[in-house]
Amino acid sequence: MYNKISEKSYPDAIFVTIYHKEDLFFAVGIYSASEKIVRIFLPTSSREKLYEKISDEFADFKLTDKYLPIVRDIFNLYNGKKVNFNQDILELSINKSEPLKGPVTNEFDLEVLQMVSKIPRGTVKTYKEVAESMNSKAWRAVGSALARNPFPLVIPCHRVVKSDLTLGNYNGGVEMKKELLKKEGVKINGFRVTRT
DNA sequence: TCACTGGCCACCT
DNA sequence: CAGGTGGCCAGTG
Repeated sequence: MYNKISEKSYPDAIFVTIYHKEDLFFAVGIYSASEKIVRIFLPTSSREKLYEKISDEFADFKLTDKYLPIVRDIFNLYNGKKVNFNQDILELSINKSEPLKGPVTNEFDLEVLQMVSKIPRGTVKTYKEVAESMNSKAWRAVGSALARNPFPLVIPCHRVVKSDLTLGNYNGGVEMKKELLKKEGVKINGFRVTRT
């Protein structure tokens, strides 16, 4: 388990839009000061669970429907569809101080997120390959950084697998990781990915 | 400061 | 192939 980022306190309001479809609840958190996404929530099966996750991270937030188009895009991503998602809408800034200005906790995590965001749909990389692409041997730390990914689906951490091509772990559970990869066309037998 | 703790890896049975 | 073990390295408190 990674440290729960509990009761994050931003100096300005966080707006949250929830989208409900096919018995799943999706949400996105937008920072009012920058109008950018600070958090994407993986789907949950109930509204209550989602509220719990949101309030675990944001001491105070306001519900709005303003960002429905964005959450619908995320819903489509979840279903393996091709979506032109503008990465500029992500609040990719570091801030560990109070008050918070961004969701990324350190420089290393940011670099990992940037590398992973380049992995094309329908393909995978290993934790080791991600580390090597940033001239590092810290494969394990890559895993830890992805465990803290504030932007699942948009920054496709589900496309990062272990060196033996078994799936490894995932914040939404390995089953979800497996389904996500299958839906975008990655070949999997059992819990092992096949690459050409 | 320094000992944990991992979305891991390579190498053994 | 499954399971165990020591090693790895950056972040965290």
